[in-house]
Amino acid sequence: MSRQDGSNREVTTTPVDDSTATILHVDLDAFFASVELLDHPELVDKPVVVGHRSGRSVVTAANYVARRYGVNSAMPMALALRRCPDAVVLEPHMGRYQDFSRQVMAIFNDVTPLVEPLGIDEAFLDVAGARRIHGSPAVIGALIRLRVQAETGLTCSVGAASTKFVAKLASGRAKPNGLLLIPADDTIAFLHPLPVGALWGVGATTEQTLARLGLKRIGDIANTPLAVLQAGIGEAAGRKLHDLAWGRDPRRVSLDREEKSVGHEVTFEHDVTDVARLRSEILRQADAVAARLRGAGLVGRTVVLKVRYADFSTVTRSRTLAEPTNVGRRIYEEAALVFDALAASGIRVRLIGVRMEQLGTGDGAGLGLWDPDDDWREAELAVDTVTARFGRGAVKPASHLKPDRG
DNA sequence: TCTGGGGTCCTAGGACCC
DNA sequence: TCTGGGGTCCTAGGACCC
Repeated sequence: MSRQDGSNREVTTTPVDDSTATILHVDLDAFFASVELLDHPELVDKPVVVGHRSGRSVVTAANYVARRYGVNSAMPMALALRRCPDAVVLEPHMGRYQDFSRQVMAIFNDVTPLVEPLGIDEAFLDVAGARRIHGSPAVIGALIRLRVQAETGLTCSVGAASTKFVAKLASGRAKPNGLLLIPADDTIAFLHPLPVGALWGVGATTEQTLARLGLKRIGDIANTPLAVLQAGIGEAAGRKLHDLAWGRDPRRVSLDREEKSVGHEVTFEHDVTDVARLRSEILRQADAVAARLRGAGLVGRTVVLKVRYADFSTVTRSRTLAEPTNVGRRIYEEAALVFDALAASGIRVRLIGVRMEQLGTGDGAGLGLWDPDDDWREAELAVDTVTARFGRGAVKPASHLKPDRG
């Protein structure tokens, strides 16, 4: 193993055979917080968290100073501020993060066309074919780290291994601002001492289940009969963890995966009991989901309504249509139908969401799947919303929105 | 402490068909 | 009369990830 720490000093001096570690996982360090610090350099030594200060928000990102206080992403903001009262809370700027993300992904694509983004701030790279041009995986990893830092001011961590999940594990161990390479021959020695929670797919619940089975480290999982594992945590999960514990992960780096669902949801600042208000939120979300489907050239066949009650219990209700759709009204009708059934006896709602599943490509026009007037209607709706907010003069005629599909 | 919003994948039961 | 097994679709819930 070879580790390169933040000061770019090689920790091991013996040459490492990195020819087998052709999958890189690159992960930006404390991404949102780091971008904010570029804009607020005076805060670099202070604890900084990104998120909304308001009631029910959670921490979206925390810099490493804040993490020393036990603050982490996904933690309720209220708790974070209790642990670290002096933390500076910065509102997120998603557009700015997208810009940086595009820049960084462009650097990856310069190195190899085989880039699989995993969300906004990380990606897998298959560099097997890039070695002739750019050098060994370790060299490529170092090159990427230098370029990202030079061109964006952000630091990232790189894991290199022969499989995706070991590469991801390695980048996590390299953080922050490091590089860790695991040659194929060292995979088992690297994996087995790690806690089971390090495995991809093992969260708090599975970790507890495994602990009850006496399994604390990845090596314990490897040495447990597959059938025992499957009886404990399920057939698929057992199979998967057993494979991972032996370093088996056949997944290739794939360019683009097709979307399986599109949805929106919102948590209200205060629980809502007003059914009319909830219905209008469902309408807004149905329209937004429909617009995204049309933008992607997709239709969906299953409408899912999600409701989280004041006590945090959550239910979903779904309906599968005879014909797929990307029409906001249609989605709303189905969602409202199941909502009315839930709301019949009065409810206190914390969160409401609308999602479309069973997506397909929408060559729907001639089949009655897509009403060409629908874009119009929703464009007008959007204009109404804007005019309501800003007054008539604020809006240009909507003719440029006229759909040209069909 | 009190839990966001975007998703993916798995399980399990029931309906229905062969 | 009671009883099969496999496959697919639908629905609901939950774990998990970033």
